[in-house]
Amino acid sequence: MAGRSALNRGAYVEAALEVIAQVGVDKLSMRNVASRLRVSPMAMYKHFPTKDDLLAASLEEFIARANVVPDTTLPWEQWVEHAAAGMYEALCRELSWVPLLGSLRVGEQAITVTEAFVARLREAGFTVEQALQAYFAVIQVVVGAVCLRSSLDARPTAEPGSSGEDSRTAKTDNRSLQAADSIPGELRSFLKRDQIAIGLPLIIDALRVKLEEART
Amino acid sequence: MAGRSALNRGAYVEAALEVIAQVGVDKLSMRNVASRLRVSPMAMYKHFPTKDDLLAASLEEFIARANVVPDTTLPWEQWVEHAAAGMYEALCRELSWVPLLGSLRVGEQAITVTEAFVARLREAGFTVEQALQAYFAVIQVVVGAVCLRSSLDARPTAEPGSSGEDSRTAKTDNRSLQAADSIPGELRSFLKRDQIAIGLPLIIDALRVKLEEART
DNA sequence: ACCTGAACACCGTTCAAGT
DNA sequence: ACCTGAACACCGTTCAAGT
Repeated sequence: MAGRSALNRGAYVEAALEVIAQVGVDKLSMRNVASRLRVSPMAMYKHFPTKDDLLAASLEEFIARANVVPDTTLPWEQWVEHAAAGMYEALCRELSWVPLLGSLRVGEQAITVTEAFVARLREAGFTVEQALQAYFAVIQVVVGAVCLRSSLDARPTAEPGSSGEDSRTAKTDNRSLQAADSIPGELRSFLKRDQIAIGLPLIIDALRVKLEEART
Repeated sequence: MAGRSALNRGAYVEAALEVIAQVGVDKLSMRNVASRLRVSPMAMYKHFPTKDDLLAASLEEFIARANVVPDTTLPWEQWVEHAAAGMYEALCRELSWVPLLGSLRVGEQAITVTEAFVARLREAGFTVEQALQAYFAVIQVVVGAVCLRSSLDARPTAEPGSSGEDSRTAKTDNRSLQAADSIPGELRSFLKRDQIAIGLPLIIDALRVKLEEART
């Protein structure tokens, strides 16, 4: 009874993140977020003029909570590996964010991460140019790794919660890699490797060479 | 009047690719593909039990038509750059494929590309292991590049064609990078660079070093 | 075999109205 | 200021039926 009404942005974002954790970003709807708060779907449109606005705010919070910036004083290679692993794991936990990464607004939290990354690499001796290239190369490899990884495991499929089963998805659950047995064995075992261990080491190797070249 | 009926899979895939070219993968619907062929939406379910099946078949055809494997006898670095550029450009033309790359079945065409890639690198002196790592690293960087690029330009938004304006998307057209002016200038100009030119050179550098190490 | 119509259970969003 | 109900124009998919 104490001040339950007058919901603010934070409450909606919180509810959105809960919905996402349970059913994935792609099945989040204005209606199911609202019903979790026992509120009319229309109530949200005062705070978020569009579903994309709600998603952008939720992504900001998701990035903030993922907490991918290592605060230790590791050597730069390990610092980068650590940060990349953090991003990779966070995105793997919520695969459904990936498609939206490019299409939502670049927010405060994303910029904070960028700046931390660049600062650490500058400290290690890279130029601003090089540090930015390194940062985006790492992001590319992380996003790519998550995209490819997603072909290997189905969605979590937590229990539907309240309303009836979603008849729309029932049929598509055991999709993906149906054609797997026609893939050459070596390719298959490669697909099963931790995807982040494929591209990232190459990026770091190249950066190390660049740094050594600059030192001589 | 000459054999227009008895539509086969190919006709549906063709129509799907036309719809995708006009409005993007994400707005493809069973209904709009069917109506393009002046057929009931239900007619498709005999050939494609699920929308995902239609999309998988269309992606196969898209990959085949993209024709990313260079048949010239370029040095391996340029061969890889050429192939990566082909993938990047094809995906940029149809950004909306990206989210589905991981979630649809791995098909015949995708495997053909993989094999061509591995064969070319083997020829250049890499081991199978290295060639596969190189291939997936390149794919990761390409997919990542496309994902990040998508934050910079809006969808093509071809004219709506037949039925009324889609009121659902009207509001979200000028999304993306709203917060751009709060991003440090250097970061902004970096985002405007050709994304494929960020990660790929680092990957190729690393591969070159690997090859030279093996030669000595 | 291939296609149809009607129906079900969903969407995002608008609009006029309530407190 | 914040919330509501009803409505609009869409979805994917099922089912019973037609030829």
